[in-house]
Amino acid sequence: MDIKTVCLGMLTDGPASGYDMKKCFESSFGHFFPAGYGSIYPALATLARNDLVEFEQIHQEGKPDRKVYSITDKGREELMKSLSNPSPSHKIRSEFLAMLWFAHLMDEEQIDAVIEDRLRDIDQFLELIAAFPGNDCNSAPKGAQFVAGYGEYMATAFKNYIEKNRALLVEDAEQQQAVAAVSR
Amino acid sequence: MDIKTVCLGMLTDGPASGYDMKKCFESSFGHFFPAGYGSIYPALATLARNDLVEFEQIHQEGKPDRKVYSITDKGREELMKSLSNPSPSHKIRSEFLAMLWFAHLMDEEQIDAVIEDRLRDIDQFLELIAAFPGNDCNSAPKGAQFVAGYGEYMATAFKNYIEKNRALLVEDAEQQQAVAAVSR
DNA sequence: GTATTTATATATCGGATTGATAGTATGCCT
DNA sequence: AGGCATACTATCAATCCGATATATAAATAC
Repeated sequence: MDIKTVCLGMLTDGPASGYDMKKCFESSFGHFFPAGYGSIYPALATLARNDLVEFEQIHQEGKPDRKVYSITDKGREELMKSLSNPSPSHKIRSEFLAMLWFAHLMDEEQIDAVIEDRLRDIDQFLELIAAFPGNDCNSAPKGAQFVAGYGEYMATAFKNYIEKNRALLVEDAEQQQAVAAVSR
Repeated sequence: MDIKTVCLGMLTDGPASGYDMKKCFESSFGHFFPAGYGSIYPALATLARNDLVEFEQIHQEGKPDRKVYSITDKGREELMKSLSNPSPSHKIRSEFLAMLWFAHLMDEEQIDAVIEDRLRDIDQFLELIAAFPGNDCNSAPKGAQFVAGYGEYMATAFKNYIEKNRALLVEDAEQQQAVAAVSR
């Protein structure tokens, strides 16, 4: 289930260009599986080299040519093989959590700034998801609903956790500052 | 807040070798910020080249030499600069969610296998976290508590979400199979 | 009425990360 | 005796990410 596989999956919905696919990523599960041009174009090139997709070059006046990719039978086979992997990964890489691990080295303002920034980010994400159902590259709604539901549920949980436990970090900073003041 | 910074942060707890640090990653926030030898050793080499850490080579009989790294004053400065970044990232990369986005292309058994695998993974993670407080590289508990608490809270939420919503995916697969049977 | 941003579309490059592998030595289990 | 775990270092190929380059048209801002 790497980017190549996801591209194959997207193409089961119909032909698309690399540009289209980037947009599709952004409007669907891009938050859980990000992919930029630097990943998509090389992936499509490799897929084409292996005959898992084919493309048609369409000339447009005033705009660059489009390369519209379609999945081949060989590609469909490969996709099915990938979808039968029973242990897909689920990874988090959080500078946020790594940073707060060292909260004792930070002062209260820094901690607050980081927390507020994260809360803003979560709210923004929740807004995006709220606008979700009227989304296009979503002809197969059940899986998409499950994933979008996950996003909403987990983002809300994240928010709750932060709001309930942020005091823990800041009180600690206050205590440390108090201790520092006494020992001066 | 890249791996270099995290290494600097770990060294504020005292000198350590690359091997120690890998273990520390595993027993602390490695699940939220993974790092293998292929990241740690080059990071330490770069830090040493820039005088942010220094190391002492300790010969051991019967074992390979240890390189014990310590943070320098310049390194502490650099660390403080990094900790004042108010927008640390928080990213998810989930083959699991990407795969289930395409649940309509999978059959019931495949979906079940994937879900069961994830649930097992989450339980395993929860066990790890339960055994957490008696952990060593944790001299500054408040941030660590916050992060561990996050892990437990979010893993439990993830489990709840899956258990409440998995029916959505499988019912769909059953319906599709029923439809396919009728149209045959 | 010009300037900037946004949208359409391709593609590449340096740097970072991952996962696997290699090498070397002790000790423990069966 | 063979295999595996632990302790320690380190590197390599494959991949991935973010930024950037290039080019044009349309929309929006000032």
